[in-house]
Amino acid sequence: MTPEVREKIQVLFDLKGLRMTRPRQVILDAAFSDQGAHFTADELFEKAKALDSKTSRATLYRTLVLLVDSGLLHEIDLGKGVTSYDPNFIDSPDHNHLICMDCAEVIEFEDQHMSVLGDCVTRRLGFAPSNKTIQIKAKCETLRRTGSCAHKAG
Amino acid sequence: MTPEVREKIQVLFDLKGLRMTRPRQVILDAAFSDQGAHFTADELFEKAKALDSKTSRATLYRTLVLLVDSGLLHEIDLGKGVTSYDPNFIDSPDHNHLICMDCAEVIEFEDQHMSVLGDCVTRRLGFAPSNKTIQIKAKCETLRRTGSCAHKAG
DNA sequence: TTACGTGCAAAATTTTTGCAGGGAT
DNA sequence: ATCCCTGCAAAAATTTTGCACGTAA
Repeated sequence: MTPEVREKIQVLFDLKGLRMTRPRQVILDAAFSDQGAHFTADELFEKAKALDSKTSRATLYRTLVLLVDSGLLHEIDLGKGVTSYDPNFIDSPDHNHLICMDCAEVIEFEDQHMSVLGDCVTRRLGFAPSNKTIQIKAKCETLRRTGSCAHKAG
Repeated sequence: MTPEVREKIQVLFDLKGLRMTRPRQVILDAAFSDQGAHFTADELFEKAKALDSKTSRATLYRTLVLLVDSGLLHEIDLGKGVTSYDPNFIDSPDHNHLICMDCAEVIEFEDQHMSVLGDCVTRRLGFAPSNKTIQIKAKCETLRRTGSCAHKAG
């Protein structure tokens, strides 16, 4: 966990008068550990259990809501009905996602032109570009070459 | 339903040897009726029930999978854990989405510059831009002005 | 001390599936 | 006649919640 993240969390907890408990600490450690960016609720649960086997799903989901609502975590859609979470916005607020339509491989990228143009479009349509995120779904190389990705049967 | 959509469906059914049954017909009519673009599984279920009260969720979900897999319907993420479907890709294959991070208002738009630049980025990162879709999440005007959207309590 | 937070377990949601019967080709 | 499709109902998967107890500030 970077100092930047640590501070954001501190600010949030101070602001809302939240208590820093062990269950929350464990979940935060799991969510913002630097290994592996995106995760699903269940993946985070596994990570957290590795840190403390007593981790409960109820608390995890409640913490997840807390973090998403306050902007420390972003929900991203990897397709296929999976809700994933992205803990990487604090360090890289301007990053976007390229997601394979088939195998859900995710690549994060930053692109100034894309960001600027996205801002223009967003503004033109009456939206505020703050916290704007851009997702592009396309076909990964494997899909393009072989016609299907690893996890797909046919 | 436009003739274009009708033909795409025909081709799909011919290609895969699918049978055009009444339950499927009803679901297709509901999905590709021109009123109201995006829908969730449940909203589609209501629409279909209005056409034929005997519509079953099982068949609806099975048909949904069919249509998504074959590209006639696209999944889009409106945030907040809702999976929505977009039937508008056949008529406007190059349209993108601007989605409010808070109230999930959706605006479809086309923008050549965005599309071209998106293609470049996609290609640069080793993806194939075919069927690429761009989603931008930002804050709608209500959210920006009042600090919260209609459906949000606080 | 005293709200706030936690965990269990039950409930609620949403989606998938086995199976026997029905229908399209 | 064959094999795909359907509907029911049960199961699965995911997320939320009531309640009594625990605990950080």
